[in-house]
Amino acid sequence: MRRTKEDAARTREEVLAAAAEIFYENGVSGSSLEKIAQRAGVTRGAIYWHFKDKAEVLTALHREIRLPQETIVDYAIAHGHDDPLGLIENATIEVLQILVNDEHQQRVFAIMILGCEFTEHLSDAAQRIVTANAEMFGKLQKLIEMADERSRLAPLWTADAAARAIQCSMNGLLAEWLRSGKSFPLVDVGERLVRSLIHSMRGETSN
Amino acid sequence: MRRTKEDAARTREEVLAAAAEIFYENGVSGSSLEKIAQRAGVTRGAIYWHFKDKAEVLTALHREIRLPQETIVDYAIAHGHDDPLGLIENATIEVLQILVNDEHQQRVFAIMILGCEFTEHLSDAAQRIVTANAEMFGKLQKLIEMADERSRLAPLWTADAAARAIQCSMNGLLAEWLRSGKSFPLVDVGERLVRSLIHSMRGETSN
DNA sequence: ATGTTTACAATCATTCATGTATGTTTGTAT
DNA sequence: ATACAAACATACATGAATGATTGTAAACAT
Repeated sequence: MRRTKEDAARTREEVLAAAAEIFYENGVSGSSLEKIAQRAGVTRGAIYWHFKDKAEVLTALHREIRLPQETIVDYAIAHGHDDPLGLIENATIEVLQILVNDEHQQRVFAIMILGCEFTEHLSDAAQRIVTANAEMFGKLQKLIEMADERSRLAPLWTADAAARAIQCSMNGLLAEWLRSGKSFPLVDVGERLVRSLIHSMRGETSN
Repeated sequence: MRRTKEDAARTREEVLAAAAEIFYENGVSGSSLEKIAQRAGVTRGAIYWHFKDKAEVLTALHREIRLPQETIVDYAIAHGHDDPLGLIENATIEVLQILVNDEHQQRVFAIMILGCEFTEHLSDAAQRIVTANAEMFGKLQKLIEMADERSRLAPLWTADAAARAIQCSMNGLLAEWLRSGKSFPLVDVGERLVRSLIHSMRGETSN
């Protein structure tokens, strides 16, 4: 039996890791705490000691990762604001490259996108995704507005539509990639997609 | 009490309508047949008479609508194959316009994308989406390959990447639109997005 | 050395959805 | 008029997941 602080923290992590697996395999609602406990090698008692209920396990799991969206915006802010559109382009590609190498993020993200129900009265975790999405959109929009002031956006685009388009494309790209079992090269397709979009927004000639 | 054939078909429809509402509000797994029955003004007995179980209600609901993807491909095939890229562009826009005016399709689609868990051992309905997605991709790819043979694709693109990009963008657009509670003009953003992508694939100058 | 708290395990009661079985009413064919 | 089947409603039995309670061994403070 484990008693020390470190041991406790360890079982907590083991529970979370087990939860990620079980959620990924069966979906959130299809996973019982009993199954998670078994996978983690503990009883439900342990889980209930560390977490209030299943929802709290999910949010804890969710809190561990950074949403790609947040990462993109952070990257953009960290690297200054000259050429905002180029910044978005590079940030997006870089984030995709990082994500391809992080299996745990992929799994948690898959749980959120594919294995978790976005209902009307949203769960805590689902709510956070929605909020992060909205914030991401706002910041994207501002970046693009800055670009618009420097060098005019192509007439096809408004800052609003452009931000929306980038957000939708990237989220869709990720969702499809995960749903299809990573059946296509994420970075490759993503890179072409972003380059194409940003290029179009710049109003330059193609390619 | 209802006895005639038409009456029976009617309660069947009422059950499906109620199911759409309940599923939309609570997610599929969060909805009991009891709730659906109450909303429909019947008992669970009626539901079990018409359907085997909850999964069959879901697939029945699903069978009622055409996936936007299927519609796009159908449109493209129906309108011939000269200028395949332009075909894709027009078909996509038209499908979006239709979907904006069909609340029922929207709700069922929202259930599938947001309120239904895509797990490893997929449900019947989820499986159909995956299959339709794969077929859609194959047909899209062929269309684009045809375009590639006529007039070269822009060097940035391959037929594979292009098909993937369009599919991901459109699915992402729809998902975001539904998830955000239709908070932005779907057709407007979608039109810009598709035009931009197709334009880029044609290798023409922007706009 | 001892009391107390931590970190769980084990047990229990309750809820809730499901599936099934059976009852009941009404059309419909003969 | 009667028999049968369709179209449900009602009642029940079951199992699974949950949350709560209680038990307990080890760590830690005193």
